[in-house]
Amino acid sequence: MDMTTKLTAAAERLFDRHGYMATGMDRLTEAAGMSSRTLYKNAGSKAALMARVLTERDRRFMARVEVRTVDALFAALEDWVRVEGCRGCLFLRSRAETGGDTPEIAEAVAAHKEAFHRRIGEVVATDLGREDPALAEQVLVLFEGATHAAVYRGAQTVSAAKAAAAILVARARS
Amino acid sequence: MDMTTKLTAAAERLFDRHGYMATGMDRLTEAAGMSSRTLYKNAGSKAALMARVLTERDRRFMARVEVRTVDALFAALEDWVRVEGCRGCLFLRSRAETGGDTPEIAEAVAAHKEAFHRRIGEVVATDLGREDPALAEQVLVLFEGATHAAVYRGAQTVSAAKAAAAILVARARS
DNA sequence: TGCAATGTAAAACGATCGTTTTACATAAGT
DNA sequence: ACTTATGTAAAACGATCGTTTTACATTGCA
Repeated sequence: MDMTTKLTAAAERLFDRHGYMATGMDRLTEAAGMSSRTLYKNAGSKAALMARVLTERDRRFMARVEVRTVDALFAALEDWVRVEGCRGCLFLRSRAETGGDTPEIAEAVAAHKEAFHRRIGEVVATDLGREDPALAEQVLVLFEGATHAAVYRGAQTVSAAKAAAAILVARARS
Repeated sequence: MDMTTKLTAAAERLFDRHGYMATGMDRLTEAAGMSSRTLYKNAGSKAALMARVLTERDRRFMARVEVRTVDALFAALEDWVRVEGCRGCLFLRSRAETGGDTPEIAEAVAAHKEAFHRRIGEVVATDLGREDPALAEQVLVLFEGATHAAVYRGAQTVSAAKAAAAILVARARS
């Protein structure tokens, strides 16, 4: 495991658990097991590190939602929260924490959310056999809602969203 | 307008727009138009101020969702985002920013989310004529999802959630 | 008139922030 | 054997953090 991977993984963990602003660089160097000199040589800055964390997380997330049905989409979310926990969307949280004023972060978030939105549209279209932007928007809302409600309601929100989506898709099909 | 009200209002605005951690006390004193001495005499600490902001916001929010139907619930959310904007849920954001490690904040968030969950259950029960916890969970997910998806998709997510909820309620009724 | 109360302005507190630098060790490549 | 790369440990940078304090002004009530 090279230094880049180790650093990115440690940073994602700390930023996700304690927040971006609340995580100091000293804690980061300790968790990554490297000196601050090496850290900065590798990451450039704290904001750039966060941007890289988000890009890597986007890669991992988007790989998990490469599915053909809406049902599989929420099954993927069930897996995701089982593996990653329920702390809300790190992308939206990063943007909110920085007020959208850190360009590198804001861009990574925008890119992810655009890709996510496009993917939902594709999944709905594949599942339904035709495009349905209105249904796609509802599925997106359910997905986002399950993610955030899970913070205080637990993983049951994902099955609730899955069931709701199934009803909406069935209705759109007939 | 007394000092307490002015301070709480200014704090809510800054915390909401720029984040809790990113907002310094100097910016707060300037926005509230008072010296730091008066501010601390009034608020005690930054965390206590945030807790007060959340309590006040809970009061304002809960007053807006004193409704009898699921449809009116999402109409209330439409009003809310028109007035307050789309920056996600300040309660979840505060908790995430502090990693849940600030008791005063964590408690205010927990209290709000519990009250919110109970209210959704009441609205669904009133609208449906009977309790339906599963439907209530779905409505909660749609509400939370509309709130957070609106950050990058705009207020249209609220009408999408409203339409989806109407379908789910109609189905539960028959 | 004089005493509290309540406010401001501003300096100071120690701590911590993100970042850079200095000084030194190790290991690989020619 | 000498250079280059890559790392550590630790001090230092100036800035900013949340908070307290000092010194002084204003106001309302006895």
